[in-house]
Amino acid sequence: MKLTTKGRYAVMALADLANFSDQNPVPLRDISLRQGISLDYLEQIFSKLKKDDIVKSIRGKNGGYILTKEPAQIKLSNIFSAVDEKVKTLLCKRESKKGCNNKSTKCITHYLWDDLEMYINDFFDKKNLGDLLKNNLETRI
Amino acid sequence: MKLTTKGRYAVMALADLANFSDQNPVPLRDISLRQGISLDYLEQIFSKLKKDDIVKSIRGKNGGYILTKEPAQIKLSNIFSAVDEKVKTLLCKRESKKGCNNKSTKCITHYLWDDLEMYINDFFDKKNLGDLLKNNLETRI
DNA sequence: TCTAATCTTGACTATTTTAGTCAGGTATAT
DNA sequence: ATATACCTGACTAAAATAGTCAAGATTAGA
Repeated sequence: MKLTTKGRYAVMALADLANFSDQNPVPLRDISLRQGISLDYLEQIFSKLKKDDIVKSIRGKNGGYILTKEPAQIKLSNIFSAVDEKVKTLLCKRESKKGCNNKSTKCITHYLWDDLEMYINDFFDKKNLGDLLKNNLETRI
Repeated sequence: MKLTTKGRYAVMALADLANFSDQNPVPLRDISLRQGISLDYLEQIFSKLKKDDIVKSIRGKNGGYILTKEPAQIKLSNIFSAVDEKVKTLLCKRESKKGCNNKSTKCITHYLWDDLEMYINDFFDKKNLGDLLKNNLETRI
C-alpha cells in the first residue's frame, strides 16, 4: 500500500502556491524550481486541479495559477480526488454480479477494506491546506 | 494508493484457516480451492507468515498449516507486516542526510504522511482476526 | 506587432511494482 | 514406496507509476 507522487506533489505544490501568491498568480516554473518537481509533471497535475476547480489559471506573460478558495477551505480529500489519488482495494471493489472471488458471496475481507477506505477518507477530510501551512509554520521551521 | 493482493489474500487465507481447522492442520490446497487463490502464490504468502510465527507448518501427508495463536490474538497489523503490506510514502520516507527533495529540509507534506501512516497502522492494530470472523458470522452470512 | 512567458493538450516511454507461474526440491504418514 | 504435503528461489507478463516530449494557444509588455 503506497501513496503516489501525484498526490504528494499536488499537496506540496498547492502549499507552495498558497505561500507565494500575494494576489499575483504563481507560474509553475517557480513552483517547479522551489519544490524540485518537473515542470512537465506539474502541468499534468495542475490540469487536473483546475478541472476540479481547486485552482484557476491565467495565461500569458505574468500568468500562472491561483487558488480558487482560501487554503482553509481546501480539504486534502478534494486535492487527492482531483489527482486520482484514492484508496483502492483492487478486485474487491468491483461490484460485479459475482463476488470477490468469482463466488456468489463477498470475501471475508470485503467489508474490512470498505471500512479502511472510509477511515482513510475521513483522515483527509478532516485536514485542509490551511492546517498544513499553519502546522509547518509553527512547529517545523 | 492501493492495497496489494498479498495482504488481502493473507487475511482471507488465515480466516479460512481459522474456520476450517478443528485441531487438524489445513493444507494449502484446500484453502486454494475454497478461496480461489493460486496454490503457488499461497505458498509464497505462507512462507512469510511462518517466518513471522503467525502459522506453523506440518509437513508430509496429512500435513498443513495451523495458527500459532487464537484468532483473537492475531492482529491484522501483524499479518500485514509479515507479508510486507505497509504504508509507503515513497521518497519521503527515506531519511537520508538530505531532505525530501534534495533540499536540506523536509517537505511540507512529510509529517502528513507520517501521521497517516500512524493513523492507518492504528486501524490495523485495533482489529484482529477474531473480530473479522465474528463480524462475518454475525452480519454477513 | 513581435516576442517571451505562460498555460494546454495529448502522446509517448522507461522503470518499478504487482501478481503471479514454474521448476525443482524435502519431509512424512500410511 | 509413494502420494501428499510443505519449501525455495528464479522467472515473467501485465499493469501502474512517474515522468518526458512535442506542438500548440494566449497574453503582457516592449
